[in-house]
Amino acid sequence: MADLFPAPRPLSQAGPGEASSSEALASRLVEAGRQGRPLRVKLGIDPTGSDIHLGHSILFRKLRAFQDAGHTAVLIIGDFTARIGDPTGKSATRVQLTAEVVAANARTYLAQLGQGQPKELSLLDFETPGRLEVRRNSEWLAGLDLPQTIELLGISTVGQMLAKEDFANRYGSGTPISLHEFLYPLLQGYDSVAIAADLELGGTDQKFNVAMGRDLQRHFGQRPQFGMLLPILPGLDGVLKMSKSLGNTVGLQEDPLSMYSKLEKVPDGVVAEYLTLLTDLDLASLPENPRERQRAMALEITRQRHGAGAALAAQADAASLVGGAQGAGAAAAEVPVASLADVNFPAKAFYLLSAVGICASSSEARRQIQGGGVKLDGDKLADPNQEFATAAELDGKVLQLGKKTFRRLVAAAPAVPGAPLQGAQP
RNA sequence: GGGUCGGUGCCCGAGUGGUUAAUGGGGGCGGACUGUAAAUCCGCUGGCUCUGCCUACGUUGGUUCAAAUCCAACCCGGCCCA
Repeated sequence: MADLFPAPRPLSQAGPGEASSSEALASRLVEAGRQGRPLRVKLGIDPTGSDIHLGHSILFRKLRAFQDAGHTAVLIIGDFTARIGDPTGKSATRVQLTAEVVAANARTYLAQLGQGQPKELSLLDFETPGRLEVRRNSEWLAGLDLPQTIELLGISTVGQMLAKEDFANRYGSGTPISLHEFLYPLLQGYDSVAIAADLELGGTDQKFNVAMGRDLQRHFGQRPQFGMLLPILPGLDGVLKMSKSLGNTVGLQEDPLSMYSKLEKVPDGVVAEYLTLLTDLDLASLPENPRERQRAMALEITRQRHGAGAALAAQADAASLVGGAQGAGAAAAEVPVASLADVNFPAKAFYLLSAVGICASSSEARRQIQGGGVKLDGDKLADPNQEFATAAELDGKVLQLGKKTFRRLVAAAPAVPGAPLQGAQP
């Protein structure tokens, strides 16, 4: 049982309501075992974006551990709450999403978690009967009427809401807070009531929300859930938390090369955290050299998602990409093709770059050429006004921007129009 | 509803009548360098087949030879009062 909780952060002094402690959790586990009743472990996720990233996977790994121990994971797709937006960690009101967008996101989430795959390969166990319930909170939230909503609102106070750090900061700094944002903690707390949760998993930033769930359960005559708050994964920058909106994420569904090369360059300071939170590797058994540690970490995490073969291939590709940047080597076949069909000749160099889509605008192209960042078949282009008379003289040549961006020019229309580059921006 | 302050480029934030797409920071892109696509240093950062021409400082009008800068109305937000 100890293995289940390598780093539990039990809810303590959680504002309103009593605290839960790890002893109390342990006793409830024992009690559940005696009764032969699995615990209902809640994890809520709002389908606000289309990607699940490594930061989320800490929670899912823990949820999976509960499944493997015989408990019931209750995964709540916050299709209703997503439309409000969790104010946690936000400095501004979220844009409200439409029902269609939320529904589409929800579908991709389940696929990313491994729905339909054997449990050995998936993040959650979708196979074993009784180990997983997937619920959408619109089931019970969409039908709330005004009297019920008012009852919910009566359970908390403005003071309690403003005690929440994010609200306090925004209120203090004069950033607007819409009233509906106060509803978010209450609604997601009501989820705990609706599914009769014994335990809720969340990041440490979810303390307020988890505590709110306890209050609501008590109000509705249920035994309050325990909160297990797990560490927040730092993002690729090594400072801020991993978050889609900060652009410092690694998505679970990213291709092996992209995943490996992002992980390989995280700051040394967070490598140990990644190893601890995302892998089962033993820190002591790893090499001392920080560079090798990074590589081992990147390899292992890539392996978890894509298998050992793909991970090793990604490692090799990453090395060759950095090393021989000429494109003539290993990655030559992967260079995206750009058609010259829509380019009007004669074409000046800066116009060519924008017409082919390698630069966002012709002005940017001009600057890049002047900055010395553009090469044609390995030769640096010096003059943005250099003119090319016909498509034929460019056919088959490779245009390069910086170290990472390549386009093979083709006179005829290509079969695949400009696929995004490896390492391109999200 | 009243009073008051404010809305500037991807983001934050200077600028309060006049050479110039508009200080600075962040982010991004490029260059050099390196154990890494890290760190550091340097350059660039509105658009246009561009030696010039467009479009820009919440919106729409107005004053002026000239406005992001002055005036009016409107929209949006903060604070105080109700």
